[in-house]
This record gives sequence, structure tokens and C-alpha cells, in this order.
Amino acid sequence: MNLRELAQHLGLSKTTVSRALNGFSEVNEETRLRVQEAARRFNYTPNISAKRLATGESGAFGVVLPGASSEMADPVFGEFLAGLADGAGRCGRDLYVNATFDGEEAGYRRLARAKAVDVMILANLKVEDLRIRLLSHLGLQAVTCGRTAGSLVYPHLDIDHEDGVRRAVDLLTGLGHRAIALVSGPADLSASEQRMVGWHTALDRRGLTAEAGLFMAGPATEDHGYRATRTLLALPTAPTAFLCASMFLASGCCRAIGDCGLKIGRDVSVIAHDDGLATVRPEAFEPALTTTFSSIRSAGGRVAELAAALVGGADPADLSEVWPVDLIFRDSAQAPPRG
Amino acid sequence: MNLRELAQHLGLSKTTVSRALNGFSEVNEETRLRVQEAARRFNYTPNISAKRLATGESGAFGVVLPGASSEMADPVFGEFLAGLADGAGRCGRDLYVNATFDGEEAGYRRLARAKAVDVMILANLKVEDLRIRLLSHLGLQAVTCGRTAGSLVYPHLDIDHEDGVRRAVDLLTGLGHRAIALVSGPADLSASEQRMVGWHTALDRRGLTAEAGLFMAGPATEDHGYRATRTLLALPTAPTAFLCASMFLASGCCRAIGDCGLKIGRDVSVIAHDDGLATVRPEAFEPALTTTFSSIRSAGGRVAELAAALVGGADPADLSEVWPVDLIFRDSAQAPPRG
DNA sequence: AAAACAGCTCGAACCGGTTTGAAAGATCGG
DNA sequence: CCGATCTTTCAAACCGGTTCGAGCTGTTTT
Repeated sequence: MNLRELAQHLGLSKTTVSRALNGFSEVNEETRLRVQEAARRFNYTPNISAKRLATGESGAFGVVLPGASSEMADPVFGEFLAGLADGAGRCGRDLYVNATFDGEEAGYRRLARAKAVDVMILANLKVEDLRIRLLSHLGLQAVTCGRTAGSLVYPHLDIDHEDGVRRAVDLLTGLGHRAIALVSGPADLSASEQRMVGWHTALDRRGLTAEAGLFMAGPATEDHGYRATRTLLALPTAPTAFLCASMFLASGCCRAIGDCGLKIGRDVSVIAHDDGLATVRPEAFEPALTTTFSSIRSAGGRVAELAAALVGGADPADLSEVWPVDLIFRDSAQAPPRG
Repeated sequence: MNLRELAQHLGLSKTTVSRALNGFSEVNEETRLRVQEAARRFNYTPNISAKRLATGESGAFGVVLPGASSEMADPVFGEFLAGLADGAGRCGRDLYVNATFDGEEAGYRRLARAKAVDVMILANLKVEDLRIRLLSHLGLQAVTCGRTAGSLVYPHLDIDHEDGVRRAVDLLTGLGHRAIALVSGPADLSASEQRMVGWHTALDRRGLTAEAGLFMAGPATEDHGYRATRTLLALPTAPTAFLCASMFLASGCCRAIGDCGLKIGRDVSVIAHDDGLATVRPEAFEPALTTTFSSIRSAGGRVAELAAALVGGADPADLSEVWPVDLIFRDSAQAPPRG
């Protein structure tokens, strides 16, 4: 059942039927109801490709997965994607996932030229992220999850990583900790940099120094969390508290602490950032982990909404948000043992 | 730059240019080269929507994420999706991800009516999976990752879960184990059922009984792995070996074993199934985990290829594969302690 | 009563490709 | 040299929507 057939059935023109279904005001209300009723009865859904061709809008958002890298192996990104797809659905859009085998840049170029998507979604922003410039150069709009320090203005949603770490450090220093390690994700990520800034400023404010040796960047895996923690605990001035940038890092961190014969809470404190993945819940740790929390899935959903607003003609300057982070106190953060 | 403009530049008709670029034989070879050269120079890419409208093919594969559930929280699914997107890219297709807020079935119906995708991809097949019937009823082709026991014929790719578990059990019984637990994923999953069958048959062949109490189904999380293992170790006849259906279950399993003061390898053996996620590598365990291995990412890529073949008109009956599973021996499987 | 106007509806053009059927030009056998 | 055949190209129709501009009512304004 297509538009022409539906119009014939109703004894109307394609024009009127199309307008009736798309909510134009010139259509008689009675006619509109008749049309809507018929559309429902005949199970009519406009052909997406035709609609896109006619409107010039693709009705889809794009995400490029760098094929070679293992970004998707990252469950946090997966969860973000789920939120994104969910939000896109709510806005009546679809999500185009493109994993290019010929390099990320080629993927963007292809999508742009083929007018396959209305907006590109970028996540895991780097400190210096070339993709933003590339896209604006290609004439593709973009919405990002995360933000860079530069002066470029683009719609984005970000978590206040800096503040989250700051508050976590405040909590720990308040409990009496003086040597606080930061077990971080990849150093080139903007989020990692923001966390480092928060760590520095919070320690500075207390008159403590952020020892460079207590900052350990690396992949956000259990493995790196374990190794980093082992390394840190072997230092002559081992830290009494650990901030982990993800739950996976925290898993490894906790395992390392256990392997060293220490007890979390009593001997060493741990605070992790929790993105809200169902598979790694802080309550499942022993003891339950104190966390900074922000749902990455919700963030994905909101990014989709921002993208929809952008397509709808909203001013890009109005489409940026920074979400606060919750600090949730559980048992893994306690006062340090008396030295 | 669109087809008409390109044709004008070349002094040719749209027809000829289109055919030259799409490899039709009636075009003069010299002309074809001229056209291809010009297309490259002007950076011409056909408009996807127009192409789709004209051909009736959408050029995309569809994946529906059940919005309410947390399938995406599952990193294994994320990795599968990455492989899928990668494979789709290699075949010149795109991936349409649809997370419906109004229920999975509604999502399929919408995609079918709007002719948004050529083939649907299904993963995480249930023992009784209604989606397959629904799709064939909607006239949508499908390729699945996983297979059900029923008599329906559909293109699929599956891992030989049954054989993997059988060989793992054989290894353990060969080492002298007699009580072998199966820490499984969700019971309604077809893969879980296949694993259970493998467990039963391998034990039967050795004249051992598969105790119902040693089968623990649940979500494929660290948490469930931990709880299940604690429960099992508290049994009067505690198992001496554990088979874990995923690396996450294995993480929890190992933690539980450690918490009970036991040592993996010496006191208790563990074999896990490894889907090849970069974040949870068996070598990172202490001791390194013996695993059955099969890359879920490669599987995703292959599923995309099968889907492309299906669109290309291949006989659906020829498009099914079952991949063998590697058994990789490491240190976590040893002979049981002498009772 | 003529002019202006608002409310609905419609035919036709358009989006940018693919594909059909016809035709022009080249090649060839007789 | 002519008709048959093959090669190559083209104009026009088509896919299924959206949208512009015009036309046809009937009501209000002057």
C-alpha cells in the first residue's frame, strides 16, 4: 500500500493525503480524520527511501566504529550506543552504524557524500579531536558525547568528570587520606584529562601535591586496573586510596588489593566511577564500592534528542549540557589506617 | 555533484554514466574509464536514498535492540554488533540499529512496512524463538546468530556450543574430575540448552551422572558467577571443576573460589568459554584460564556476509554454518586433589 | 455587487537514482 | 552495396514520497 493507492481509495489527491498525515493545517479536520483512519486500516507506512529522497533529510543519525580498533569491545560504549538507539527511536529516527574497514575518515566522507545521515554522533572524544574539524569541513553536523578544551563550539553532552573526581578526592581527604592514586583510562581521552584536572585541583586546595607517580593511564580494562594497582602498591610511599575511572579498572584494582593481602575499606579505600552497566554493579563488590555515578545509557538517549533538535533547526549554541555526577557513598571508602 | 551533473560534464546521458559505474557490460570500456575517472575526480557518490528508491533494496541490515531489556549492557552482544557492522561495511551495506521503545515486535513491523532493511539479523536466540516466525510472517528475511532445535529452515551461523562443552568435560574427566558444575547463562537461551546437552552427553559417556544441582542458570554476569559458585561450593558434595559459559561468569566464579580460600588449579579447576573480548582476557587471570574459544566478532562479520549473500539471491538452504570451538589449555584446569 | 480573502483541494514538478525500449552507428556476410 | 547483427548510447518512464502554484468554493469587506 503506497500513497497513490491510498489516495485513490479515498478519492483524494496524493497531495492532500500526504498533508493530512503530516499534520499540515490547510487540511479539513474531517478529511484528516478520514485519511488517518484509512491509513491505519490499510497499514500504510510511508516508504522511508522515498521520504528521504523527497525531503533531503535522511532521518538517521550516524555512528562510525573504527573497524580496526576495539572500541566496541568496550561495554561502556556499547551501553552508550544502546541509549543512543533508544533515544533515536523515540525521536522517530534510526541509527546508522558504520564500521569502516578502510579507516574512520573514509567512513565519514562516504556518509557525508551519500547523504546517508543527518547528524554524526561522536563519542570518546580525544583531547585533540580531529574528527570535529573533519566533519565541519565535510559539511556534516555533529553532536558529541564529551567535550574538548578547545574553542570550537559544537553541540555536546558531557559528564562533569572533573567535579566528580574533585568530590571523590574531597571525601577521601576529609577521611584523612593524603596519598590518593588515580587509576585512569587512556591518557589521550578528554575525559581522562578532565579527571586529572579534578584530581589536581582538589588536592591542591587541601595543600596536598598530586604526585605524578600516582597517576596511571591505560586502557579501561580489568587487566590494566590490576597491573596499575600492583605497581602502585609496590611503591615506597604506596597510596592509601584509589580512584578508578571505570568499574572495570575497579575490578582489577580490587583484585590486586586482595592479592596483596590488604582489605578494602580497612587498609585501603577505593572509589570508582560507575557508568551504570548492569553487568558490573558496585553493590556486587565486597565491600560495596563507593562510586561517582552517571548513567551512560541515559546520556546516549539525551544525545539523540540533542541531535534531533539540531536537525529540527535549533540553535547549535543552545544544545550543550554538562551533567552533574552523583557521589554515592558505600563501604569501600573509609578512614585510612593510623600510620 | 549528482548523476545528472556528472553526465552533463561528460557529455553523456545519465543512463550511460549509471551503467558505467555499476559495471554493466554494454558500456564501451573506454567510456567506462572516462566515467570512473570523472566520478573520482568530482568525488561523486550516489545518493543512497535515491538508489534505494529506484532499486527497491534498502542496502541495509537491521538489528533490533529490545529497548526495555539490557541486551546491550551485554558486552558480548556489543562485540557481535561490532563484527556485524564491520562485515556489513565490507559488503557495502549499512547497519540499521533500532531500539524500540514500543516493544520489539512493533520495531520489526515498522521496519518491514517502511522497507527500511533488506534482512533482519537476530542474535541471542531463544530455545523457542517467536521472532523467526514473526519475521517470515511479515515477509522479512532473516539471518540468525545461533539456532533453535525446531524444524524451521533459516540461514544461520552458530558456534558448536555442545561440542565445546563436551570436549571441556572430556578434558576434566580425563584429569580425574567426577563432579563438574555448569555455571550457565540464561536458561531460555538456545546456546545454554546446547551447552547443557553437551554436558549431559559427555558425562553420560563416562558413566557419570549430570547432577541437576550442579547446573546453575542465570544472567551472564560476574555477580551470578559469584553467587552460583558460592552456592555450589557450599554443597555437601561440592564440585571439583567448574564450566563457565562466559568470561564474566568465570570472573565471578574465580572470585568466589578465592573467597572460599581455595586455589584455582590446585584445589578446583575452571574452564570458561571465551568470546574473544579484549577487556576480559583469559591470560589476565591468575592462573591463566583454560578456555573454549570462538570469536564472537568474527561471527558477526560472517553473519553480515551471509546476509549479503541472501540479498544477492543465494539459496537460503546453503547459508548455514556451525563453527567449531577451540579448546585452549592453560593453567586453570588440573587434576583434582586426591580425596 | 464587485473585490478581497480565507479554506480546501488538486495537478504537476521535483528529489536522484535505475531500467526499459528504441535508435544511431559500426561491423559483417553475401 | 544492402540488409542483418552487434555495439553503444539515449530519451523517457519509474520508484514513492513532498511541495509549489494555481483553482475552486464560499464568506467577508467596501
